[in-house]
Amino acid sequence: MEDQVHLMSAHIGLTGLSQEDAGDPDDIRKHPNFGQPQQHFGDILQQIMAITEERLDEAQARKHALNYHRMKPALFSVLCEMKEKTALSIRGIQEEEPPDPQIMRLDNMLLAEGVAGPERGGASAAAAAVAAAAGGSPDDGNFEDADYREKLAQIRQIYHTELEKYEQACSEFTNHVTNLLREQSRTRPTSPKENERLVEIIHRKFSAIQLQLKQSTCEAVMILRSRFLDARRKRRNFSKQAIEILNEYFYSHLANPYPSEKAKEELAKKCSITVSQVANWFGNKRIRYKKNILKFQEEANLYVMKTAVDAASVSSQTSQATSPATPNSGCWWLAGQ
DNA sequence: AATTATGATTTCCT
DNA sequence: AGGAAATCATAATT
Repeated sequence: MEDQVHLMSAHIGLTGLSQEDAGDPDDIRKHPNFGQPQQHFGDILQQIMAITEERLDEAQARKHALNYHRMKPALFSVLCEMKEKTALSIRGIQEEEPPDPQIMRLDNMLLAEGVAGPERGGASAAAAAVAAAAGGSPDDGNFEDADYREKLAQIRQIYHTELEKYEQACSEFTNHVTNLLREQSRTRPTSPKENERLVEIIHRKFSAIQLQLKQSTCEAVMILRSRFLDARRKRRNFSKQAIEILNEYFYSHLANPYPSEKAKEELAKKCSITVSQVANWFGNKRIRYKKNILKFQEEANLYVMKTAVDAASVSSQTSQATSPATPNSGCWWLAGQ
């Protein structure tokens, strides 16, 4: 019995410490309660702060754990299977749509105008523009044409830089999405079809943006065209001087008023007009001269006189081709009458 | 306003 | 291709 009491007391004694602590009515005063909550909140705050940093690691750890779970491969394959099935139904919905006819139209137009596609005489146009800007050389008389080409080149440049920008952004974005998808493919099944679809969606979005660029470019070209081409269409008479030169050549070569390409170039240069204008002039002149020679007799005599005087002043012999007053044997103006 | 002159364009031919 | 012829569109003239 005694032993038992001892044992018990001993046992009690073991727990006595806690009993004493809790039992002491002064305990509350000995450990002031005011300090306790402060420390507590501090801990909580710290924990909260820590969460923001720990979560990622935790998540990574959880992900890692999942990835290496022994059931993972099996479950993953099941997932893949399910995905295949749903993808099949999705695949059925999307079909190959023909390229937007509107875009096609715009593309064709831009191509036709030389805005898109390879540099169509772009270098020469730029050179002409530069030459015109440099000193307005009387070389090429058609300033309007040069101006037009310069403006067109400008539009073309803007168009190309913008297009390039868009393309770059598009490929960048596509790359990004592809990378993202690849990243995701580690935790969820992704099919190449899915990637394809996403890329296609991206391209569609970007081409919608490009459509606007193309539209505005087309508009600009149209405006330029209506401004310049129509202005060019308005006929301007050649200068008196030019007419002099042309007539001189015509009547001094009345026997064969067909200037060679070289001669045309020279005349164009002298008259400050284009070669094709020279060709036009000669075409018109020939047909109109032969339509009624009588009407042009006066003019013919005038220029024959003029060249004769010139020839006389230059050299003594005047018995050259500068004698068209006497109809030649060729008689080009009797050709198709 | 009507007519003519003239540069450009179109069509056809070779 | 390059020219003839017809035609168009506008400048110049009357």
